[in-house]
Amino acid sequence: MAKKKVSADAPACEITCLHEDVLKRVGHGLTDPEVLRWVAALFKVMGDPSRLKIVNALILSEMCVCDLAALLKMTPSAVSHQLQILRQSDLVKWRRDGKIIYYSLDDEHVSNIFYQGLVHVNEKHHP
Amino acid sequence: MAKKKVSADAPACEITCLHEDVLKRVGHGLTDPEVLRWVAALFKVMGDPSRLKIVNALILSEMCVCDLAALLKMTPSAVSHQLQILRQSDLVKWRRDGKIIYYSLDDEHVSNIFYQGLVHVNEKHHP
DNA sequence: TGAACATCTGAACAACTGTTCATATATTAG
DNA sequence: CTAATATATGAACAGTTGTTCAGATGTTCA
Repeated sequence: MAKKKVSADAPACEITCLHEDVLKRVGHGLTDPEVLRWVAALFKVMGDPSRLKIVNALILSEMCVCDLAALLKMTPSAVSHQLQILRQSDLVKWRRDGKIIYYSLDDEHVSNIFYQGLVHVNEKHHP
Repeated sequence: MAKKKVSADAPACEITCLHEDVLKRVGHGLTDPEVLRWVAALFKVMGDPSRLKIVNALILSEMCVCDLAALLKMTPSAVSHQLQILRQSDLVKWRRDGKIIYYSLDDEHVSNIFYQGLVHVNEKHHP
């Protein structure tokens, strides 16, 4: 994302093909813009292959940074950076046991969303 | 995403805190990497606020580019660019009626995923 | 045909992203 | 205390992203 603002608060352009009835009806059913930004942020976090690999692994078991790094063939630093993003989005939680920090999924919504995406892809890319 | 390759195909570093048993078990349960990339791509497409607004609108009704542009306060060009991405990902389908092209969601998985995300956010950001 | 409209497309640009590297912090063992 | 290990963090860089602008298609109608 780059520039975001249109010149003003007016409609984006002079459009003539509007279906006024549809706009009226749909306009009231739209999700609150701020909530929608949160949802988009959630999908964005899950939209990176490295992070989704981490989510995939944590669905199966809690794991420490080193385990994830070895399993996913990433550097511990890269894993840690991505875990920070997952942490900030409340997708994962963690517990400390001595030197080792164990990460796990924060709730079952995350795995639900993951599996919904999986189902979609499987049905789209299979005969 | 930028650089992606580690120096070689070897493990990313010499890690000593591995939980071998966990890695063995989890390693076999991981989703196929290529499938996982598709899933990540799906979430990535839904992870942009503008595109998610479009999805949100199309859940409620099929619409033409001009309607979307007016409803979402975007330029028709920007809408068209995003619709192309949604089209390439098979999230939307379209039909032509004269000059006007009507877009709609391609299947119910998309709205399922959208609502799952919505539920997650509502439960996370509410008392 | 030619004007008007709806949509698409390519180039360009600033903002953003994920990784690497070097370094810092935290915890334990000796 | 120090050494060793596990994780976190900041800067830097190349690759990517979404928007805008200008112009190109495609469709209808007089």
